[in-house]
Amino acid sequence: MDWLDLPASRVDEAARLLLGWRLSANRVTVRLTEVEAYSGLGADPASHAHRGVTERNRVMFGPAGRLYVYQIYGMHFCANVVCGETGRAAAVLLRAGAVVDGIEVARTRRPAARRDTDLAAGPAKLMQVLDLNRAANDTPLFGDGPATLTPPVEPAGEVSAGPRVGVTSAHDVPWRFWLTGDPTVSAYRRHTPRLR
DNA sequence: TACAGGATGCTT
DNA sequence: AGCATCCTGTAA
Repeated sequence: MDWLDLPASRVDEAARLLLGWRLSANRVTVRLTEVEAYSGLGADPASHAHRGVTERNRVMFGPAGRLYVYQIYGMHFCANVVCGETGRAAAVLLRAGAVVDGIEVARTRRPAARRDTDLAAGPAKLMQVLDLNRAANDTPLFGDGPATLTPPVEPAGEVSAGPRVGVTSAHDVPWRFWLTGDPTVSAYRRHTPRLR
């Protein structure tokens, strides 16, 4: 089953399936290596959508296959792939990727990156590398939007799971997924953490 | 390698 | 006030 067809109640499975997909924008392509699932509704207080529709999060309630972009700490942007049926909030935060095309352009956009594996090793870094910002909010990933999502070229490999980053609540829910051992994933996430 | 602190603006 | 972050400096 394709992640596009999964209901919001299975956004964690959609997140898993998104690993290995390729996101292209502005002449750079990234292979997704780390993602996090977020759902709306009372079960997930860590989600932007858990208190219902607001001006910021309304895209999360829309149709699957579009981008939900938000600004964080006043200067960074992060992107989610909207999942689930229309009317139910679900999205997958794109936390990290490996630059597989346009690496020269990517380096000029992220001069602070010491190694190529650092270029998109973080949700806001990934956006910088792809040169995407709030203008990409609510745009389609399969069509005429600024960013395009394409299926994996090779099998995704082994997947690890653990608690989400930076969320103080729901720390017991292992809704972060990453490609096991991938160098673009931070060291402390490389091995399956114990779920305390 | 690890941690502390600053930059900066929108959301609640 | 707090935030689904990143970068730089300092210390070990």
